[in-house]
This record gives sequence, structure tokens and C-alpha cells, in this order.
Amino acid sequence: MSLKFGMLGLLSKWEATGYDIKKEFDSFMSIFWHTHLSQIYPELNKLEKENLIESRMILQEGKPDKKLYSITDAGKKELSHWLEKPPETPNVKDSFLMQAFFMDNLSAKDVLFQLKHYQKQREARLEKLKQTLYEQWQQIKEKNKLTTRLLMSSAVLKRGLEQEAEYIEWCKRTIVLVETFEHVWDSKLDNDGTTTIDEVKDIFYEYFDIEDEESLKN
Amino acid sequence: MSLKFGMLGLLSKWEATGYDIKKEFDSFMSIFWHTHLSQIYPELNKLEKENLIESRMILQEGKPDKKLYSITDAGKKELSHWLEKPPETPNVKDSFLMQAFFMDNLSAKDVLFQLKHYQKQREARLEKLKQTLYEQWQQIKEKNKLTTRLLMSSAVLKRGLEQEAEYIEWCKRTIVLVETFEHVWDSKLDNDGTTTIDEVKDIFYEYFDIEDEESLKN
DNA sequence: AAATGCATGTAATTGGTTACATGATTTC
DNA sequence: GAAATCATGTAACCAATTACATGCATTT
Repeated sequence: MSLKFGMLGLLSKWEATGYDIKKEFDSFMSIFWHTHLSQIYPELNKLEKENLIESRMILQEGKPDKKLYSITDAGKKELSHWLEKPPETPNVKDSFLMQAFFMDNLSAKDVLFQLKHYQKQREARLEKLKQTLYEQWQQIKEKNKLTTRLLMSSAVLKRGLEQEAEYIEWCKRTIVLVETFEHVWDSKLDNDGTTTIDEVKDIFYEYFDIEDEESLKN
Repeated sequence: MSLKFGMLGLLSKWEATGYDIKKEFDSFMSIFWHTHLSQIYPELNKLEKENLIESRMILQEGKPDKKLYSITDAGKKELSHWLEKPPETPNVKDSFLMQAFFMDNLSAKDVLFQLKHYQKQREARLEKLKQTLYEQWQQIKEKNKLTTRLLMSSAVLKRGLEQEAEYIEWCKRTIVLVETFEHVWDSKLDNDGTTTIDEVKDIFYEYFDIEDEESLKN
């Protein structure tokens, strides 16, 4: 359902082609959604049939002709209605965390490799977003005005930046945690892969940012 | 693809029924995945046909009979292979952030309502996870040993707790941000919904945690 | 010569959600 | 008396991914 409103939302700001829409999803909107051209084009046709958007052909030279879409009044109404609806309960899907959850099946070496690999991927994402923040700020300065549009998109960008930064920090801390236990980890077969808590309590409390036993209860 | 490995992963620890698996997805694993019984049962049949899992019937009194599944050697191999594969590039889907991105179409009052509503949902999730952390800790203490299993699941739990806490903080800060501009927001029609940057630079820098212009460039 | 960008699509398949169907037992 | 728990499934539908298909212009 969200793709529909993502597209209507974009078309409520600018006229765009399917190709343009895809580029937005690949840049700024990658913070919260992703999609494929093969999903966008049929969806555009569907929305046009429902009279939520309309299109006109733009003939071009040297480039293929294109279909410019714009939102209709019915489309604007549909979008507003969605924006006013209570937000859906978040249903997370994070395949890396699922992998991590079962990584006790791997050697410490392999776990560290996976964590470092993933950290790099997140760092690449963060760099891309920082670039976007810089461009966003140039835009605000250039226009010398702050619109509600720029305010909300900045807030979303902030969330994206934060999320990446914190995931990276978690990777770093978890790498340290696994390294701390590396010697015990791989002697799994010898001692059943276990360590008594007295040995590890402090490390664990630090990792979890826990001060005392009592603070856990609420 | 992840559901398959989530199920294989679970069955690599314990024998379980489809119903048991669903309960895991609804509790701890809700940090990173969600699914439905109507997806689990066909998937179990598929995995059994592929000889990755096998089942035996348990006849019960007072309760319906059940099918207990366990992983096969082929299943364990398949799981290990997946765990060793380089993690997929994260493809986020966050319908609330999409909504937020287009909320300049709403009144400040409505935006605040949505942010507060969502904050509460995240707070509820956080409470549930804190409860899980407490239970997890009791488990470690009871057994008086830390297994690699408990180490990795704790790390994932930590990521879940963090993520919720930080989303809540973002909601709070964004509520303050919108409140700061509430008077300008709703006079949209009068002054085109704009404010010059000189008026807002400090507020923005604080929100973004930016010290100076230069630090933006990298 | 090969890859990328521009531009639009279809087809096949897999993944995910909602609704439907059953039925005993236990808890509120 | 109603709702929740235990337990397993099917059917219909919608969403998403991957592969296929075309073709010119520009960049590497």
C-alpha cells in the first residue's frame, strides 16, 4: 500500500516520469523505501485508471519520448486521507539481524568477518546520506527560506543518518564483544561453549549499559 | 528467502511445531522479522519435501494433535551455508517515515498528533523488549553459564532495544521541532509557508547536531 | 568495444497478507 | 457467554523481485 502513496506524494510536489520516480526512491527515499521500475510502471497505469493521476506525452530528440505524470484533485484527496490515518504498527524486516541471531553456528572468525562486512555496507550508506544532507542544506541556503516541506524531509533525513550511525556503532561494539570471547568461542567442543557468568558479568553489563540488577526490572 | 532460514535456524535449536515457531516470531524474533501462520505451514511442508526438516505426530489429549518438526543434516548444512554468505544489502521499509516525509501536507496540529501516536507505539514495543531482556538475564543467571547462543541473541536484543529507544528520542525531538514552527506552519496561505534561514539556523543546527558549516562537507 | 544513462514496459515467479474453515479446552 | 489458547491448514489476493525485451546516445 505504501508504494502507491509514495508515488502520489512525489507527484504532489512535482510532475514526474516513472524513471524520475525511480531515481527519487534510489536517492533520498532510500532512507525508508525501495522499489523497482517493473513495479512503478504498472502502478502508474493503475493509478491513472483510478483517476488519481494523469499523464501527457513529451516528445524528445536524442532521448526516448516520455510520459509526464501529474496528480489530480482526487489523488491529492487520497493522499491527505492516508496521511491523516493512524500510522501502521511498525513491522520490521532486517535479514542481517536474523543472520546475526543464528551466528552461534559459525566460528568466531566467521562472525567477525560478517560483522565487519556489514559495517562497511552501512558506512557506505551513511556516506551517501551525508552527501544528501549537504545538498539539502545548500538548497535551504540558496532559497534562503525554510518550507514545511524542507522541515519534514530534514527530519526524515536526520532519522536516516542517526539510524546508520547507530547501526555502525552497534557493529563496532559487537565486534569487540565477540573478540573478547574469541578464545572461549572456538573451544566449543572442549567445554560445551560455555563460561560462567561471574567471569562475564562486567563485560555484559557494560555492553548493555546496565548499572545494577534492579534497573533491569523496569 | 529469510523466512526459510529463520525457521531452519529455530529448528536447529529445538524441535517445534508451526504454532511454536509463530510464537517465537511474535516474541523475540519480532525485533527483526514477522510472519503469519498461513505462511509458516506451507513453508514447513515445502521444507519437509526438500528433506531439510522432518516431522513426527504427537497425539495429545484435551488439545489438538500436533506435528513436531526437527532439522535434518541437509537442513543444518543449508543453514550454515546461508550464515556464511555475505549479508544482503539492507533494504529498509518504514511506512511511518514515508508518511512523515509527506506530512507537510498536514496542519502542524495533525503532524504533532501523528508523531505522538507513533511514539506511543514504539514505547509499547520498547516495554516488551525490556521484559525480554529481563527474562534473558534470568535465564543466563539460572544456568550460570553464557553460551555463544546467548551471546548472539543478546547482541541482537541490544540492537532492538537501542533502535526503539532512539526512534522514541527522534519522535520527541521532532515534536519539539514542529512545535517551534507551529505558528509559522499554519500561516502557510499568508506567507507561502516559509521562514528565512537566519531565523532558524540555530534551531536547525541543534536538531542536526551540527557545530559549524564546514563539518557538513565530510 | 563495453558500460551507463535515458525511457518504457511485460512475464513469470516468489513472498506476504487477509479471509475462511474447524473444533475442543481454558480463562475472564 | 465471550474471548483466548492450542493446533493445522486452504484459497484468494496483493506486493515484490527477477528476468526478458527494445533501442538510441553518451561516456569510459
